[in-house]
Amino acid sequence: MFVQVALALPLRRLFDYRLPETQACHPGCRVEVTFGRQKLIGLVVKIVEQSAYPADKIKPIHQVLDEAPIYSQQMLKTLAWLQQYYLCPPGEVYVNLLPKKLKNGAPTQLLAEPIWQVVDGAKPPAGRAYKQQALFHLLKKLGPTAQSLLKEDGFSLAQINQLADKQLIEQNSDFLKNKQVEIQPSEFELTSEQQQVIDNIQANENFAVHLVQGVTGSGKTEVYMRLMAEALAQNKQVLILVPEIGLTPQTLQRFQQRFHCQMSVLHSELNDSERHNAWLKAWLGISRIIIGTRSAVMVPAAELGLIVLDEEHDASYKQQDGLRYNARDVAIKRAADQNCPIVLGSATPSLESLANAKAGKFNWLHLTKRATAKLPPKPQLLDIKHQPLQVGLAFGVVELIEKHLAAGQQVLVFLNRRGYSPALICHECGWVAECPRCDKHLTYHRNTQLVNCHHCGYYARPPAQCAECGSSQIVDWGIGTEQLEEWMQQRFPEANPVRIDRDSVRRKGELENKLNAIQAGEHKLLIGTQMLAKGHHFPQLTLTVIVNLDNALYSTDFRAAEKMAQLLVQVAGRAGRAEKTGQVVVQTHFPNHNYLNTLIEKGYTELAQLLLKEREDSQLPPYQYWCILRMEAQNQQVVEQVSQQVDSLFNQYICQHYQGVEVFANMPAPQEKRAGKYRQIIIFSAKQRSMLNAAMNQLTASLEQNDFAQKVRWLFDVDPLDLNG
DNA sequence: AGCACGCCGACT
DNA sequence: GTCGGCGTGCTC
Repeated sequence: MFVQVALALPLRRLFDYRLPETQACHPGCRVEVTFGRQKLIGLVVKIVEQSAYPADKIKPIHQVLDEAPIYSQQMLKTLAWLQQYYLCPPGEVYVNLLPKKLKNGAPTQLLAEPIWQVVDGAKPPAGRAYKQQALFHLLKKLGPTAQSLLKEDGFSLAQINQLADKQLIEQNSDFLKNKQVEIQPSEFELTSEQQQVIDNIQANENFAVHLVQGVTGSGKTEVYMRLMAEALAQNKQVLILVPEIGLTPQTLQRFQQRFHCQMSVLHSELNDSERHNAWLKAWLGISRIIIGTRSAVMVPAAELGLIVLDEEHDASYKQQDGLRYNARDVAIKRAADQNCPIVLGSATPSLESLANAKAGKFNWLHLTKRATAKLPPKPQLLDIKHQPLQVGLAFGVVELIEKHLAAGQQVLVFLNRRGYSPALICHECGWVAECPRCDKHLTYHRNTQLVNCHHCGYYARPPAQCAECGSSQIVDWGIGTEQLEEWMQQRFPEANPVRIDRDSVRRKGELENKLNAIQAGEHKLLIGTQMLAKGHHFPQLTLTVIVNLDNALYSTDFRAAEKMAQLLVQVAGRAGRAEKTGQVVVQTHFPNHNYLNTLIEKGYTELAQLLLKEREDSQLPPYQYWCILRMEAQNQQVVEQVSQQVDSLFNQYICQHYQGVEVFANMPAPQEKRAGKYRQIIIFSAKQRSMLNAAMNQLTASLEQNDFAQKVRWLFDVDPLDLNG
């Protein structure tokens, strides 16, 4: 008997080892094996009677690390699908999805972690220790809570320890064994619309994909919680997926107050021990609720009874390196394999999901009314053709900002370009300073006094002279958030402008601090990029200015219009969520553009129908499935030559066996030269997903055997969201 | 991915 | 004469 082991290597095959005589070994167990002259940890995928490998070269398993499999038969099936669908090496799914400690061979045991509870009869701490007071009250409300969760709630170890020193809180070591869920009653009454959606979803407890399209503020979270309560009451685990962890602290506290039970929170900012415990608690069935970003989708919670995936259109569900999976699609597959319902929520569903909903594959449900606030304001288009602009703003817009600030309200100015100015150009000859590794223009950042490439991270001192003509007349061109902020500081100092972008909130906790300060009204004027569009809501905000959306109207990226519409709806949803009405102003050179007018006059769904029609007419996704083969090498000629060879290999030997699969394009990657390497992509397309996948599996097998393919690094991007990466 | 082997340039 | 650069090749 032999075991086939997946190892964390970029090799698309399993490795055969001899079954140990003394130890039991099952599929799904981790094993330690000798590989060449190194020792590696892998996962047993299969046990077979015969091996195709020469018997004398097969080594024995060095050690079996798990008595019981880490992955159930069912999980192994889902993982096999994942590997085959995304055309990646087996180690990528079987080994690399495990938390690091397990990958390194740690036992499947929880690391000690304190569970805190309020001491019976203790009084809240006196004095100015506000955080400690907040922690005390929260803990009193929640009952016994794991330390890691309190940290997710925004409390530091110091605050916890100080309360413990004052003997106001104590550890409860028995709580880990407690898998009970205590469900608190909701403080909200459901609207009839919410009730209908819930009834509709609960009518079928088997696998089904429910697409809940609800306007911002329509109470999607309350719908999720009612569904969760039902699943938890039936002793099931619940998986909640969110795009970014910035959203969770508030949502998490709502969940904690509603559901008194163990929870796992999984995201990229955890350290190895935290991730290890969160993963194991889900695996052991201790955590009844698992909240996480993309990577949480494959956590093997055995008793999974419901998956909720919020903001389903969000691009961060797609991993852009290594195993390029889309957590939305994987979540649907998991729900299918687990035979449980999955709820996709969004105010602005992706065109992919809308196409599925229209085709009847998804159950399409709507929440059209806002539960509390007024409907989002209708954006106004402001024609800026021939208008003089100051830092990109029309005169009337600056006046409008002034008016809202004077009324003591908050204003958000949205600009999707960070840095001081997006380009440095030579005043004499028009030369543009470019990144030496990417051929992309460099953005000037004034606070660091450096030019920075936003594609590869390259940075340097700004050029003193033009590289073409030697002139020292280098001028900056265009407006970034940094410059906008500087100008606003001058113009509206009393509004205490604050900038929120990737540069200004680089350090951990900085975003949260700034958001809190905004909530508290310390800043009246907010300047931000994409970051500010998501999730957060500002009750005092009454004016939102969108400086520029025009690039999206005439972009080479066929998804640009879709993304623009989603962004505009989200940004508009930020304004006037409480009692105040909001105003949204969009500056544009194309006030008559069909996309903008359809979106504003008829709404997102109408525009989506229009965009879907266009996609269908030009045979683009979602009406055509795409798979990109991406190749990379140090040498430009090599990649080009290899891509030609792959192209003809496919056209000569493969395509005739797979009907409708064709090469859609074979071209240099949009950023052909990036970080010093040359990249080429081949886009394969087909009407049928299964046909495309079969053809790509065949191509993979051929590439594995062909010498020419070894000259480049190659990998697949299945269902790509863009051509970059 | 590692880690070997292997074949050519600047150093004690 | 050796140390070390990274080009190829192999791993059950």
